[in-house]
Amino acid sequence: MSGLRDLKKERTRQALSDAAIALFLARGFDRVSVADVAAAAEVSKPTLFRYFDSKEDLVLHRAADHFGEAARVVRDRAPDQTPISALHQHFQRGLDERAPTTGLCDAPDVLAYHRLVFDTPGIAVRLRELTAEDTASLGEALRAAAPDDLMSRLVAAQYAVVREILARENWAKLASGRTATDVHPEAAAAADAAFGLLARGGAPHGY
Amino acid sequence: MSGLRDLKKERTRQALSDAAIALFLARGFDRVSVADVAAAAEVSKPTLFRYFDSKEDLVLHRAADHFGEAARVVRDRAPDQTPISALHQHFQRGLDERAPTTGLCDAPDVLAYHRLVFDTPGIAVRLRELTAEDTASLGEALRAAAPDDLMSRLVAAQYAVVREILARENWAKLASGRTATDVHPEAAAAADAAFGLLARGGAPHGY
DNA sequence: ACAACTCGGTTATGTTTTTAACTGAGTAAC
DNA sequence: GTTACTCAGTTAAAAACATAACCGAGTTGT
Repeated sequence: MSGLRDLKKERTRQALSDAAIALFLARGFDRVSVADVAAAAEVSKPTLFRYFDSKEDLVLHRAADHFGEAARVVRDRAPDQTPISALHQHFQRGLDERAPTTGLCDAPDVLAYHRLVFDTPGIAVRLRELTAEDTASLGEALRAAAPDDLMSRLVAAQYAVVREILARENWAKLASGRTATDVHPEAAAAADAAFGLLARGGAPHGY
Repeated sequence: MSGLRDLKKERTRQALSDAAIALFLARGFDRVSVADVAAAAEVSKPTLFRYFDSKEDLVLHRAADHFGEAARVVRDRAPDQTPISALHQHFQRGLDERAPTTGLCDAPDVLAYHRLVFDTPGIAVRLRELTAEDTASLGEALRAAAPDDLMSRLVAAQYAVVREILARENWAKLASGRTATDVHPEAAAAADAAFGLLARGGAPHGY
């Protein structure tokens, strides 16, 4: 797995992704051509497209490591743990570690990256596509735990929307100027409430 | 001349040469294999031999930039200047700039490189071969100035031996602990004397 | 004396990359 | 409305590369 070939491939991927994000943040997505990115990463244009299928994917590669994470968490959970509990626990650990996927990371470059992704229509669209695939693969992982196709897809979709709303909530609070450590308690409480709803299904009175 | 291709080629050359010299200085020429050098430069062994014909050439590449320099100096001299005067002037400028080829550079890494070259028989032999080629090309340049084959070869050979003795003299003085600025005056005087002998041919009384 | 190993150097093969040219869509100029 | 330009994405051919295998000479250990 680790020869010179794969080592240099990974370096080229990273160089392209890093150069692209840096340029997009500095000058704006539309004011940077793929030729600029290739030049900054010191590769040719065909090589760029051998690593990434589109200009948008250059940006999403940084987040793509986390795609498939939910499915993996479910598959690798302790035998006596429910899938939802494992996902809940994993999200809480993400909050503690200020993982960017939870929306609770106030590092300036992460916030800038966030804005880049969601303020650029093409990228946001592509992100939703990838998120849909991620949700589908979580659905498969869940089907291994309880072989009910429809229910697996339902739970996967609910997890996806829960995670997205929680992250968006946290990100909005950070965008208003508060710090991650300041927001953390209410983020944890919100996660507990959301995952509790997902697990026990009991919506509060009035719903 | 300057595409991505040549840029990366030059980088690989430099990486190989630098890695080799660093390893040879740290562990000794014989205690480092070409595989070690290739690994340190992050290329494969066949690639190493595509850039350098032998293990010894890895070391001499650093000095190889200066090969052909004498011929170039002669070709590019001012029209009213004799070849020997141009070479003399160039050597004096080298002394002023503490150029490694003059032997008057007391930078520790340069001294260590010097020892590596001359204390390793294989490298020293190869250096003499390359120096011989350098002398031959100087001979051709001289022949353009005064089309006498034998005389051109004679003057080229004399220049080569003059340069070598002057450099060896300077290097020996530095090796005994003195600084380059301390040695510089006598080095300049010695160069004047040597090139004067070469130009006017008048050996002092007693020879 | 023999087997196992190391090292400098080489070769065959498939993969990756550069280069230069191209397509097709959009856009600004006139 | 036509010309000229820019950009994302593609293609073909040649250069460079990694990998794994090999050769021959020299060492070491037994």
